[in-house]
Amino acid sequence: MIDPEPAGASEAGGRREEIVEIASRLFAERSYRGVGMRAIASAVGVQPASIYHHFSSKADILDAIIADVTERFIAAHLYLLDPKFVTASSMRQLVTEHVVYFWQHRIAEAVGLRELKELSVARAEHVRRSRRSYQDAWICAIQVGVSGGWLPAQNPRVAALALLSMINGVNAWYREDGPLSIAEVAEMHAEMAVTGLLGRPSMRHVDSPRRG
Amino acid sequence: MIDPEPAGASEAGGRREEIVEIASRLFAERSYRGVGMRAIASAVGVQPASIYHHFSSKADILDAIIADVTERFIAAHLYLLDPKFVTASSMRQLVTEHVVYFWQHRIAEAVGLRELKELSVARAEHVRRSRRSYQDAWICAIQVGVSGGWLPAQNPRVAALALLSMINGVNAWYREDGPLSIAEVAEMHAEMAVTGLLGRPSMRHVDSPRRG
DNA sequence: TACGCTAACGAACGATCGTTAGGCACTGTC
DNA sequence: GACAGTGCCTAACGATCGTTCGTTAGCGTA
Repeated sequence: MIDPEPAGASEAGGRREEIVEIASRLFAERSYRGVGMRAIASAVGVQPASIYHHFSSKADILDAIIADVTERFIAAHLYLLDPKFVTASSMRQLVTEHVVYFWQHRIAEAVGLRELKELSVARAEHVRRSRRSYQDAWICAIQVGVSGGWLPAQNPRVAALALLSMINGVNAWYREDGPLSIAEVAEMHAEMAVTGLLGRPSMRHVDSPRRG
Repeated sequence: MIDPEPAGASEAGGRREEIVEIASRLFAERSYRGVGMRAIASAVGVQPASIYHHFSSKADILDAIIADVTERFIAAHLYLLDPKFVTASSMRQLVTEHVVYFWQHRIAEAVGLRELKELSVARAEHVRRSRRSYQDAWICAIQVGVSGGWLPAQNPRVAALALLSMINGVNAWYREDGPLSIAEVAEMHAEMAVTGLLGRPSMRHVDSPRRG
C-alpha cells in the first residue's frame, strides 16, 4: 500500500491537475478574488510558494480552468448547426448535449461565466469570440429553418439568445438530488426549444410595443 | 447658480444615494471584492473615512444596493400570478414587465445576482426566499393553466425555471444601441413564452431519456 | 458666546494580498 | 561521486485591504 499520492489527489494527473481542480471548486464557491493563494495552497496541502512551481501566477490558474472547457464543447458541436444540414432533429440533439455537457462541467463553466473579466484581455476576448461564434451559428441555423418554412420563429436573433439563456440557465437551478435526471431535463429543454419556443403555431400577432 | 452639490451628484438625494449609485456601478463593472473603499471614495470625490459617516461598513453599501430592487418588483407583481385569476394575458403582461423592469434596474440586478454570497447570511437568505416565492408562484400558475387545459406544458416546474432563465438572461445580451427597443424585446419574450414555450402543440412524445 | 450636530479630513492600524528569494531533500544521469 | 532538475519549504517583500482614530470646519440654535 505504498501510494506516492497519499491523500486527496484524485488520480494519476499530478499536482498541476490537482491544483486546477481544487482551485476551480474554491473559485466557484467564493469567487476568484475571494480566494487567496494561501487558501488554495492549504486546500491542496502545500505551502503557497509551492504553487508557483506549477503556475506562474494566480491568473494562470484561472486561465487553466477556463481555457478549454468553453471552447472544447463549441468546437466539437458546431457542425450540428451547419446551415447546409441543420434539421429540427440536429437542433434537438444539440440542445440535449449542451445541457448535459454544461452540467457535467458546471464548476468550470460557473467560473468561466463569473470570472471572465479577471482573465487577461486577450484570453477573455478569445473566449468571448468563441461564444459569439456559437451564438451566430444558432442564429444562422434558425434563420435557415425560418427560410425553409419548418421554423416559424418571429425573430431568429432574439429566439436564439432566448434559447441559449434558457439552456445555460439550467445549472443555476438544477439539483442532482431532485426527481429528474439531468438527461431528462435536457430532453425536456430540447422539446421545449424546438417544438415550443421556436416552433410555436404561427399566429404571429405583432402588436405595437409600448415604447420606442 | 449657487448649487450646494456642484458636480456629479445626480440630484436631491444627498451623499448616501450618490454613494449607492456610484458603488453599484463600480461593483457591476469590477465586482464587489475588486473595488476597494478607496476606489469608491475617489469616484465620489471624498476621503475613504468619510464614507463611514453614511454606511457602517462596505457590506452595508452592498446591502443598500441589493436590498429593495429584487424584492420590490416581486412584491408589486406577484398578484398577476394569483392562481385564482391567472390567465394567458396576465402571464404575457408579467413577462413583459419583468423584462423591462430588470433592464431598467440592470446594474443593481447584476450586482444582486453576482454578489449575493457577499451579503450577510441573513440578508442573502431573505433575497433568496423572495426569489423562491416568485418562482413558486410561476410554477403554481403554470400548473393551474395545465389543469385548466389552456396550457399544455409538459412539466410545470421545468417550464417555469426555463422561462425565468430566458427572461432573466435578456440583460446579458441586450444592448440599447441595437435595432430593437427593450419594450419590443420584452413583447417578443412574452409571445415566445406564452404561446411558444408554454403553449406548444401537445404532441407530447416523451421518449426515454438516455441515462437514469 | 457657547454648544451640538453633520460631514468631512489626514493618518494610521493590523491583516491579508500576490509574489519572490534562497535553501533543502530527493531523484536520475553522466 | 558530481550535477542538474524537481518539488517543496521557510521567510519575507511591498502593496493594498477594510476600518478606526482624533480633529476640524461650517452651520443652526440657545
